[in-house]
Amino acid sequence: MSKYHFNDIEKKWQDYWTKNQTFKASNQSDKPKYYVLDMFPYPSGAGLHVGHPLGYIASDIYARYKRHKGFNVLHPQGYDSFGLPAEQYAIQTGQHPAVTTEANIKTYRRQLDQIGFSFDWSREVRTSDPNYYKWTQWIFIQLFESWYNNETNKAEAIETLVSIFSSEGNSKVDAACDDDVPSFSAEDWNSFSESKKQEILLQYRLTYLAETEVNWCPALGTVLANDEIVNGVSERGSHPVIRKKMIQWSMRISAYAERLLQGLETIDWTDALKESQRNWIGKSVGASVTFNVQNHDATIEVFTTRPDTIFGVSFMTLAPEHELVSQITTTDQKEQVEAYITATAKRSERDRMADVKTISGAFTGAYAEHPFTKEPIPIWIGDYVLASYGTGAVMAVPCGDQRDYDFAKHFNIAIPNIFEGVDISEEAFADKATTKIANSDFLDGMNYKKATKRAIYELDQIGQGKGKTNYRLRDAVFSRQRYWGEPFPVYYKDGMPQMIAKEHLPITLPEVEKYLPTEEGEPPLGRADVWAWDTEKNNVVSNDLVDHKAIFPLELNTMPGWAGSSWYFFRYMEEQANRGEVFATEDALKYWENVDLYIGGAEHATGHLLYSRFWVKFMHDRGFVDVDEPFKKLINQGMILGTSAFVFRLNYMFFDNSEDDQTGVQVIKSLENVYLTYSEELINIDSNENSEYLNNLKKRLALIASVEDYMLESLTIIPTPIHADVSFVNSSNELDIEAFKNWRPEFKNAEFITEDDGTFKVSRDVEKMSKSKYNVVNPDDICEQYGADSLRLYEMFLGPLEQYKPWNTAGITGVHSFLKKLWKLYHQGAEGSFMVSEEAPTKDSLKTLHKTIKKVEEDIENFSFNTSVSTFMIAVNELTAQKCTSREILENLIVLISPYAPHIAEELWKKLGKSESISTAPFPVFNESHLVESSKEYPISFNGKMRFTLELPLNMSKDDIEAAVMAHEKTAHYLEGRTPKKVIVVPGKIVNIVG
RNA sequence: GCUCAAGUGGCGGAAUUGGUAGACGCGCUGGAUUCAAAAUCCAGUUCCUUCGGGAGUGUGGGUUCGAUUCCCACCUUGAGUACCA
Repeated sequence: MSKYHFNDIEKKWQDYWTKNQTFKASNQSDKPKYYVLDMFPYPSGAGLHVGHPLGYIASDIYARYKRHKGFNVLHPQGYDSFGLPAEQYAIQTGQHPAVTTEANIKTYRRQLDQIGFSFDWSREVRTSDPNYYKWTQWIFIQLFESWYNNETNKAEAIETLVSIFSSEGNSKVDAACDDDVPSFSAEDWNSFSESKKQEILLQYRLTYLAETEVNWCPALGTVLANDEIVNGVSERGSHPVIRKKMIQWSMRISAYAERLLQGLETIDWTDALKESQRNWIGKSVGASVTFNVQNHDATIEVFTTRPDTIFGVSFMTLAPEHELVSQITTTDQKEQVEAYITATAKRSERDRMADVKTISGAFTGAYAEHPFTKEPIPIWIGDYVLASYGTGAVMAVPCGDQRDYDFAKHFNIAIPNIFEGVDISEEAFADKATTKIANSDFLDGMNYKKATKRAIYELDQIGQGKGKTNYRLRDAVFSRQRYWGEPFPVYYKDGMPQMIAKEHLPITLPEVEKYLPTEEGEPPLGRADVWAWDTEKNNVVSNDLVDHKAIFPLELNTMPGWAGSSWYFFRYMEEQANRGEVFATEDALKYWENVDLYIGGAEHATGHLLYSRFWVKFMHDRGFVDVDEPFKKLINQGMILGTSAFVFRLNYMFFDNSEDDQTGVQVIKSLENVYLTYSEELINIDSNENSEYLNNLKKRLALIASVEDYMLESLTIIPTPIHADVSFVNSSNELDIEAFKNWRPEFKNAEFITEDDGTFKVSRDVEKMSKSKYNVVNPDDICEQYGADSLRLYEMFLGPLEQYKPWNTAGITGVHSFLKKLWKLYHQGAEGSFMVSEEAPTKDSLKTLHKTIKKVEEDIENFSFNTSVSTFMIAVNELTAQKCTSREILENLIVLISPYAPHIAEELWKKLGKSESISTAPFPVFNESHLVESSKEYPISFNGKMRFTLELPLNMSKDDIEAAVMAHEKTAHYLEGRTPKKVIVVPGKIVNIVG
């Protein structure tokens, strides 16, 4: 074989890897461990496009590199196979999601295999596999059986809480729990009925049932996310949406807010990502202050980050939804307040957010009392205060907060100044670092820090406030009204949830005849006939039996998508054979610890990556795992974008005055079958301007379409871009007109106004790769045409891993011809036969090799895979020019390249006479001495104007170089008696002399 | 608005702590080879130029002998977030 037949080579080695289980990881090894993980894919029906494997290629390079470096590498892959698209497809077609998911996984696997990844498939996981979700259900039960002890700062078994309650009640318990837990003594507890006890415990459990508000769309019979609502109606079908309260499972992630924040310090993630998690957690330190309402029993609790400004309070604002509003509003103000509440309720959340500028509110007529001065403070309501954050009420300090300031100005409320020497006539003064408090009784003259401390102390003294830390992070709703997700291991007895014992898991999804919600608005599982729990036989039985005494209804909701993905990285640690009785054995968990390198998209910054950290911390607390962070290092790969092609359909508009000369009627028409070749003029077309382009266009239009003269006169041309499939377009942006015509029936009789030479140009734009934009490039085609190694190299070569970059298939010829050159380098014998020599390598070749080792090693460690591809190209060009055939060089070189282009590397490795797979070969060791010569040339420049080159021995000290520079003949000549002010010497770089 | 990231040829992008800006690849131009094409190889390719040079890393300043790199202000783009008290 003298030519590079990539298809044969790739097939051969992929088969070899599968047959020999080359990448199967072992849980027993003397080598250090390294765990490289990709975010597992959702197997969608569309299959992979060239953008998907980007991160997998990067992690594969790193995994292969680590193997060369002597690590025992775990590099698994699996599928996040529960999800909405399969369910929606099932609703449309009636096909069971399990069937479509299985088919999609097959496609994914075939596509992934073809790219030559070194995945250990023996450890594959699928979240929709009952043997997997058994453990998702088990973790849910563990969360249910746990509470969060703020004193020990960890989750503990619920039994410990029960024993505290029965011995001393709940007054001393510092737990993360619901706000409205009543206090009780030990006697109270022991006298409570079982169901009362369960009710109370539910308020402490880490997963609990609670009434949550959701966006309910009655017409669709489903709950919608905020993004799915546009202008108060559903995005799909424009049906009305209402706020509805539903009993749903929630996860008490808020208990972990502080630890999730602290944990960020211990992991190697990008600052941007950590920052967005910090924002999401949203910690703010301040105080809660209680205001008494005058002539009323009620008190209003507020949270403030500026207790030091307490004497600047001139009014309070409640959210319109605040529960006290109806109680405290006076009869006089009632009408106005109610009108305001109705008006805000009508506005969708989007509307409310969209116009921040408009200030609105209403006075309730009630007054609160200042905790220190006892002065009356008017209580207002305003929609700038959000019911969902803090307590839904604020103490307004207009001189220190711009929103309060604007509100006060608008409604003519006093703005007392409590800052020393600050002008607040134009705007609020929010800078807490630079001023002192004034007009504030005991706080006068203090800075922010001191005043805050003192204010909290004084508030505590009078029992009207204390220091408090507030988090934005809310508990996560864990119920979904869907079919294709994990069922809960929960049944209901007397309205209280009961967990099904571990031995009886998994509770598998029941069959339903339709995947839609029921007519009564129950989730799809409400359609199942066999969906009740028999507590005696411990199995799932028919619903009809529910009235029997030991048979109870099962939970109808399913778990959200993030349930299964919050712990899957532990599952890979265990080999398939040992997964029966445990989610992973203790030994496996101890050995692999956590993920050393995790690669995936940035869109999971605050979802998956926060929830997994939460579950891992919980599992750590309860002793199920040792580690308390899942991912040590994380890299977000950027997206590969598609280059869409647009043809311009001609729409036009004219005044139809054919019947009545007096009043023209404006008519917009689309000439569906007329398309215009793209040009600058077309985009910037101005139909009022009498341009040559326009006239020409009108003329040509008249030839092919039925455009009357009167139309031409007032014609306004509106070019409308529509997507054309990118496969119809060549690299010069010319459309294959015939292919386009045959694409879809409506284009069959299309007319084209072409360039003069008969070509038809499209315009191009970079967009997300997507089926609907017809800009998808399939990796199968690339592999067939150029090979998987070319695809791998090219994806890396495109640019930095973390960056968004457009795909352009034309550019792949660069890396492809590099591979051909590489092949040739090993085939310099007669007629291109394979050849290596046992001769000692030349100095130049050694230099090339070691330069490459150094660069590639650095690049991989820094994840700059793009530049190492360039380095390989340079190396191969240099070695080819040197006619290098030395075995020593060629053996080392191919090991360097093998993480990037594994197939060709295996083939050449075999030709070099090796029997073992190249993946076990040690990474070449860099030796600096090959880079160094006996002397080196240093360029010298004077003020950047003149440059000389000076040849100097190596390893000279800075002073020696400086002396040599001064002694240099040309330098001396240039300086001619002038004394240099400064000589700047940078060994190996440039020497500057300032004369 | 806030937070973060980024602005370099026709294009994707290099330039490790400030030290010859434009590596490498695509594209383009010319040449070799070929009946021809593909493939391959060689040379050139930031811009302007009166061929001496001159300008140049979003814009305007600053620090420095020297700035793509550091500092200040501004502009643009992308991402996240959204009245967070």
